[in-house]
Amino acid sequence: MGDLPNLPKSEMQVARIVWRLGEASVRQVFEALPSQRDLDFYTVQTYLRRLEAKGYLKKRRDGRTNVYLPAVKPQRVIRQVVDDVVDRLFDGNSMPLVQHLIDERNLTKADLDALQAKLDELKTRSRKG
Amino acid sequence: MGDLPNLPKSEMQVARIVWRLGEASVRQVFEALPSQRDLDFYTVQTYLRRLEAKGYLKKRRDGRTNVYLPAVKPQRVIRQVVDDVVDRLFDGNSMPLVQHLIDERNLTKADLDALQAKLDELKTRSRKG
DNA sequence: ATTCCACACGTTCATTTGAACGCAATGTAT
DNA sequence: ATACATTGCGTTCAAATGAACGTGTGGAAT
Repeated sequence: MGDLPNLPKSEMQVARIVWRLGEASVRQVFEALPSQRDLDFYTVQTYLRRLEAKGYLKKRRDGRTNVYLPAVKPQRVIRQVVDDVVDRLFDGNSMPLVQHLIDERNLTKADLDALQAKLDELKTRSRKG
Repeated sequence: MGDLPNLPKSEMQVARIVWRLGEASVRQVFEALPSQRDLDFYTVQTYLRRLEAKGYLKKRRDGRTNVYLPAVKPQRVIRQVVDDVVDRLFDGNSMPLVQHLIDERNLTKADLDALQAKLDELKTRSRKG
């Protein structure tokens, strides 16, 4: 249950690449950076090291290179970040955030349909459960 | 449309109190702090000063004390923070966040109903629009 | 008028974050 | 075997953040 250390913006960006790739060396992460985001190789290295120190990533040795892989499930991190924002913005209530998302982002028709489907599903489940 | 400066966690907590109160002196904010959160009076003072410097709050003089009040609408800040988290977590797609909220937070029946109502409303509107 | 308190303002200070180096060690190509 | 290129690891550095202090001043109570 121990809360994870802070996961700042820049480091998370790097962490997400590892999540996506499953596992990756510094270079692989470096090369997988979105083109807009141009960080020095050294910097990527530093962030990965920090992520390991904080317990977000594990390190494996492959020859002389380190291969980083997730140490915690993305789900957990997402949850934490969302918790945090919900706390900060809405005193811990999720609903206002949902409302905001639906009101202020213009979701596509497809999105709304998906949402409807999910609602139907939940309704069914609660009727049964 | 200029982006607002960073609004860190601790400072936002203080800013929200001002939003809620409409306007407030340092002491009022200090006293309105949730009991869990115990900051020094000085610290509150510092945060308010920074918030003013960043353009989130305005300052008015009332006798010898400063009274702080919002300089930007909370809506704007909320939007910015949510944008940020959506970018960081889901590459800018709101839907996954909505999904997460519905799946992982257990919303109450009432919440779901409210959601359904909103969906219905949107559906109607899009049919007309 | 004097004392005292509260406040503004300027300052400080440690930690974290964002970003990058340098060098020694290790591999790879020749 | 030698040279070259890549890494790991330790370090650095500035800016941002979290938190608090000290002094001077201006009002309020005596």
